[in-house]
Amino acid sequence: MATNTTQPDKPAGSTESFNEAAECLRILAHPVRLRMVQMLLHGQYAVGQLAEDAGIPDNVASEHLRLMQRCGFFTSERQGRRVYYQVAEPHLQELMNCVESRFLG
Amino acid sequence: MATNTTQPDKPAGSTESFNEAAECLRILAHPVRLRMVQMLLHGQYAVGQLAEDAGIPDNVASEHLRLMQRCGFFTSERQGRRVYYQVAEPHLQELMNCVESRFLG
DNA sequence: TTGACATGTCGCGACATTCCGATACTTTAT
DNA sequence: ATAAAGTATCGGAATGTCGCGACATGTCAA
Repeated sequence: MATNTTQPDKPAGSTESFNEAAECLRILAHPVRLRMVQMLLHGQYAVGQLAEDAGIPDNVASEHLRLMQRCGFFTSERQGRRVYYQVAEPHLQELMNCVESRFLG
Repeated sequence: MATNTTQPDKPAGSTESFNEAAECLRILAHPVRLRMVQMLLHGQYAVGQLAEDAGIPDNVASEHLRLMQRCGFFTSERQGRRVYYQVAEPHLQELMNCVESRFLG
């Protein structure tokens, strides 16, 4: 062989995997959604509570939450008039730790 | 006090911090850029090599790389005709570990 | 200098995201 | 039944992103 110089071994990973990962990160990549994830990793909150915390209208909060529910981040449970969301994707905690260690704390 | 029910302590974090974090994640949230980060965490590569690896034209690869350079992920160094990029943001390794443990391996 | 290689920049069209107002749906209280 | 609170959905406007072709810049070799 007479070609290679410095690069030893290209890391593995299918195109499909990178598409999925990027899609997931795109969902997370919004300040309001990041805050919602952080909140729900610390306790139970309903749509209106998260909306007030983020300073946005209820319907916008609802849209963000349902987006994250569709991609598997959250599940929801109705209690009376309120709908409480909770974290369903276990890796969100680890990811949020990375983000917090870089940008907060 | 007569208001609170279940939520103990809202997690901290300024609006500014969440904006920064989200901006950073948006940069990362692209399959080609994710692959480039992974590659550059494993070795030295130039624009054309990363373009070929990702199966995209050179100028598109250049655009992705410069975007990530502008936000502090990479630095670049010219060697002859080629420009080699390298990881500059130390937290990228940790973040990539999270992503890989969830979507690859 | 001329030409080829490698990278960077610009403008544009196609597409996605975000937010908003209006409206509908669900549950509770009167 | 009616009204109100809480949540969800829809259409549209503004904005942002992506990839491309065309072109400009920088580097080396002949």
